[in-house]
Amino acid sequence: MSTIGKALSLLDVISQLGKDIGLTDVARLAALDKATARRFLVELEKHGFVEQDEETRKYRLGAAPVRLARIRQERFPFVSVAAPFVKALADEVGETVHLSEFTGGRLSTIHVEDSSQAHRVIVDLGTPLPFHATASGLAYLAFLPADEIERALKRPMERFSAETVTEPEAVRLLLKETAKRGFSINQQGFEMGVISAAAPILAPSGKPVGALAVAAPTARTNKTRMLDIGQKTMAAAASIAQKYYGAKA
Amino acid sequence: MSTIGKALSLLDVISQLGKDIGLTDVARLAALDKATARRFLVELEKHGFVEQDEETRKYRLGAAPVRLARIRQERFPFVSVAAPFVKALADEVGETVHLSEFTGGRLSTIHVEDSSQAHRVIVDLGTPLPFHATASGLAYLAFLPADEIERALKRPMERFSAETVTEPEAVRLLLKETAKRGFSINQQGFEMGVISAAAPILAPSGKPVGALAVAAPTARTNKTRMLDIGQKTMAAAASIAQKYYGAKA
DNA sequence: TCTTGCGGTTCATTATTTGAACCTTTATTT
DNA sequence: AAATAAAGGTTCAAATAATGAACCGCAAGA
Repeated sequence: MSTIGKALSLLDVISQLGKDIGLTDVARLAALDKATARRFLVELEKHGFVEQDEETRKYRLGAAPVRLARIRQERFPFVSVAAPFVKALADEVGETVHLSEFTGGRLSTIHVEDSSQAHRVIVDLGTPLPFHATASGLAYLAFLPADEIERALKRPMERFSAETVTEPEAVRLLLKETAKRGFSINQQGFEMGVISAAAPILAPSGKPVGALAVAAPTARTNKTRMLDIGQKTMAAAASIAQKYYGAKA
Repeated sequence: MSTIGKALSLLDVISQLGKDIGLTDVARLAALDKATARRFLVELEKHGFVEQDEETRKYRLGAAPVRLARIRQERFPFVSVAAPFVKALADEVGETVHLSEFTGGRLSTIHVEDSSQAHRVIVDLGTPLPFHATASGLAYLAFLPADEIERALKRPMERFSAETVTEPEAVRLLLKETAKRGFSINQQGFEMGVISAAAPILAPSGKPVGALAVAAPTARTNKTRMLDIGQKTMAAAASIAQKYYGAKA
């Protein structure tokens, strides 16, 4: 891998941590030599992507991405366009709703609207959503061209819970259902006790760019309710796409 | 410079452009060989920091920074804490207000609240604010330790307009005034026809982390009004710091 | 049809990255 | 308070990755 790739992966490691981390630990997590990790961190810090706590000497994500994100959202206001729909859906179904976007080969959560209920599903910002084990991932995959689906299915599938579907053939079946129905349902495949429904956000070309998902505690749902939630999610996803792409023409 | 530094500088070039750019052009702007630029772009794209338009083959800023920015702001909600104060100040003085943060060796605008008036100053997101030629820069510099001020004054000072102050001694004087008064005033030093007042956002340690600035057309202001605006800016900056740092203790 | 300019690629040369070992500082244990 | 451990940070010869002049193929324009 190129130096740049390694440095950006290091940045990913730091970003997915949620708290400050020391040099030795981050080097180990990113599978880099300590000296190498240090050099990378210094470079990243120079550009503001990482910052070091003056007191603890630990490293954390810097402020540079905030500036870049502002610029990006000025031209592609995906989150700000979607936010009201996410909120409306969360209010309507009373569960946690999250929006993800495909970037850098991964599907990542970029916005969350928490359920108002006390017992709710917590979704972390930043953690990548595995394609085979989340409703969002399935919704995204299902609307990809067949060859890209096959390529994705060839990659090893990690097990996240007792219920994770890791057989390519089984995933293929889920994808077929999803494509037919318009939204996906994932039952505790990522985390036990959580059931989700998700629909893709589709560009005018038909290519998926992200997914909208509702995550609910299993205790509060049954098949019928999930199908209803799925329908609503699908409608909201379509509205987001229409608003986002419609306004640009 | 390290490969990483060069790649991040390339990203900077792309971010400050505001529109898509071709390979040859971006290579020239970033002072890189075309082959090198391409390799960097491919790496950056793999991680989502850059994306290539499928149709035009041109490159633009990707969506990865949006994800990172969300994570950063979860822990350090600088913009969201400051936004209401920025808005309030903009409403109060009726001019464009912008908030900047020091990152990666530069002061960059991360939030803007436009004036409601038809004739208003336009502030671009992302363009770095030169320390010697903007009110924000002066406000930031003025509250730095003496040795850091001197280091900053040793760097060459670019001229941006006929009124830009480029003499170290003259800048030193402006900084003294700023430190004494608590806010800076910059008269057309960056752009003709624009006068600004800015106050630093100070961390509890007394170290500046950014600046809050009001930019107004010269046609609409006089010395008295700017002093009044400066006072209000200073008060708003102090409120932001208090809210931001106060809530974390 | 010919030319120009662009995106993209190649491969021998060159310069940078790498990491084991080392030093330094800080925190913990004895 | 001395000893120990553990972390941050640095060095320099060896290893590896980055570099760029020249190249290809394609599309737009003359």
